[in-house]
Amino acid sequence: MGYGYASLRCCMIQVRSLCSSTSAISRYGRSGDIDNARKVFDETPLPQRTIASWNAMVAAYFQAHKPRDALFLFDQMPQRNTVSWNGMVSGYVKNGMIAEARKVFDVMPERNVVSWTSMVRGYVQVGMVEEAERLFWEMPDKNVVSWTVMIGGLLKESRFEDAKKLFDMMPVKDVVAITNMIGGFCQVGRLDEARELFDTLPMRNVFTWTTMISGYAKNGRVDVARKLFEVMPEKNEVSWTAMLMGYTQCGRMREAFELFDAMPVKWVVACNEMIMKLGLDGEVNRARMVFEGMKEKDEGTWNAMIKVCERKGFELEALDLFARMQREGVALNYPSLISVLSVCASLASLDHGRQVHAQLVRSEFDQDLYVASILITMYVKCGDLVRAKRIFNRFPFKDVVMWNAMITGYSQHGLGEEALIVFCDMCSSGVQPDVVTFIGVLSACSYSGKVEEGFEIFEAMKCNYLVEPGIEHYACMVDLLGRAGRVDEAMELVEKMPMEPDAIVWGALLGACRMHLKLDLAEVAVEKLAKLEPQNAGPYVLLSHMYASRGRWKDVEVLRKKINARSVIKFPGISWIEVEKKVHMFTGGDNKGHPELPIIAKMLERLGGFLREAGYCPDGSFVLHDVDEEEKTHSLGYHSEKLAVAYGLLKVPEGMPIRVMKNLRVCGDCHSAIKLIAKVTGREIILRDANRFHHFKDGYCSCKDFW
DNA sequence: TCAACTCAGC
Repeated sequence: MGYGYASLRCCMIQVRSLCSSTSAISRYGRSGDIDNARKVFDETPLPQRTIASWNAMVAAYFQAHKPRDALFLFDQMPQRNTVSWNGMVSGYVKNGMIAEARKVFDVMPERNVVSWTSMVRGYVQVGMVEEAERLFWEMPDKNVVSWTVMIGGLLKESRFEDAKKLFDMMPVKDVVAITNMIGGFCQVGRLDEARELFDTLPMRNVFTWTTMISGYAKNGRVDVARKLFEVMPEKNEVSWTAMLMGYTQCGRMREAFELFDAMPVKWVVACNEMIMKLGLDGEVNRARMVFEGMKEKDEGTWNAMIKVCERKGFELEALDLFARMQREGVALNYPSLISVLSVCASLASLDHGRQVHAQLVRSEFDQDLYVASILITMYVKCGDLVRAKRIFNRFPFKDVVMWNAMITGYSQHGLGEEALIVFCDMCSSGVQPDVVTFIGVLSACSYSGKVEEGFEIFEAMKCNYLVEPGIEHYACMVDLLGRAGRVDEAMELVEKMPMEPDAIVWGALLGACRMHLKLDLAEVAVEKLAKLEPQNAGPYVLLSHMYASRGRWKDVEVLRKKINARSVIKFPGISWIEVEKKVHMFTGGDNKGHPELPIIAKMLERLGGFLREAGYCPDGSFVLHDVDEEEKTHSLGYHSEKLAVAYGLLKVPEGMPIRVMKNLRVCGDCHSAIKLIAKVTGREIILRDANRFHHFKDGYCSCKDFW
């Protein structure tokens, strides 16, 4: 009677294998292992291949972001049920394909509450919350999940009051719905109401605790968050990370690091946050240790480390990391590209920059307006205006950022005329100039000596363009007048400007004083600068040069004592040049570090001979009693920019411009020398200093000796 | 065992 033991056992095995086959497909699918999911599916004997197996396999394709394969399989299914149709809707939603999801939703034979909720969720996800609402009110049956999804959508759009209304209307509220609302209260800083909900919950899960903790942390109440964190019954990676971010975001790095140390597993999000915050906090080595210690890195990990290196002056490391990231198979991504382009720009590494540009083209990132603007700036900073303009021209519709990139670029290269033409084009294209535009335009006028045009534009800023001049614009105007030799008028402008002049304004005035040897005003400016930037030796150095050139050695001596007494920071001068994708750095002095120094020295000697023949006489004021930006300097012949130029003459092929970068402003003597070097060698030399570009050719410089 | 919801970062 009934089933014998053997047949019962057989049936159980069958059930188990049936279950395990579908669940195995689902498990593999959830972890993104599409190959194994398919393998199990294919190996499942036909009689055991139920609708559920097919559904699981379709879901696996969607999870792996292969919607076309999912559809192909769906079309092949021998039978479909509501779960199958719902799987298509939610699968498309997961892949951001809202239109396709809606098409399936509209044609499916039968809809249940899951179908409707999936669709509402889809609209919420793509930000079409009003469409979501329409559907939500249309749906015949709502359950607690539907309500929760809709409330989540409203909260996502910061429609707190509407969300609250809906929450109050909800017939049944479970722990998920309430946790959702707790998050909403936290979002708008209503912590007491959030806490009230939290306290009244009879059952809480880890999500609820974490929501509350994160709410306190984000609203500046880290210590309360920590108290909850200590007593919560169970913690997961999100709880740990939320607590950690509470500390990092209010700058309590010591506690953050202690918590990080105590974490049972160093989860990737927490590591990424530590790398970024430690690094930007100046602890690049510790950040690097966290980075190297990670077993699994994601995109964010690489981006964090690359950005830290970029921001903290480890440019070469940033380039190495970027290359390593790609070797390890991580796809190119937006943030890392932005960082690495900034690195290329600040290093003026044209070779690397062009390589990244090529990658951008292959990955079509170069179509992005913002990326293209950064590319333009990169080429500008690398001294390649032709390529910058080529990219600029490719975009028929430009935004203000792109216009600004080109205007600023021309301006920094001393091409005032071109900058103004681009500015006119911008205005006639209908794009409204902004604060940045006018900094570029006014400094273009300044660099090219267009005083009247500069004044006109400055006046038009307020009246015609409705951009209120800021302190940067006043600094440009002081510079404009100063360069043109109208130093007294520049001083008047400083005195009557509507805001307190800052170091940049006084610096502009000081530059003008140096250029036109206005010692009295220079002394005033230096005094102001000493108050505003007591650590900066630059103004003193400049003033001492001025005294020296007038032969006022006593004043030079007094200044030297002042500097020594104040322990001001003197930045060492560094110049560099890129040869065959390698950046060669030179400091002033004898550069024992560079392996090719002997041939560089020989080249300098030869140049010295040529220059003397051409009538060059070293300008003593730049070296005698030099207080000096380049302390290690033995003689003018060994200033860092000359070393780099000499190296360029040796290594850069004939016919190619020699591009040299310097971290400080170019020394006056070097400037005269390089003009002659360009003449006697027939080479084009492009020097980027801290402020601008100098294009040397045939004995002239594009800055017309004003810089 | 297949379909919808709440917590951390970029």
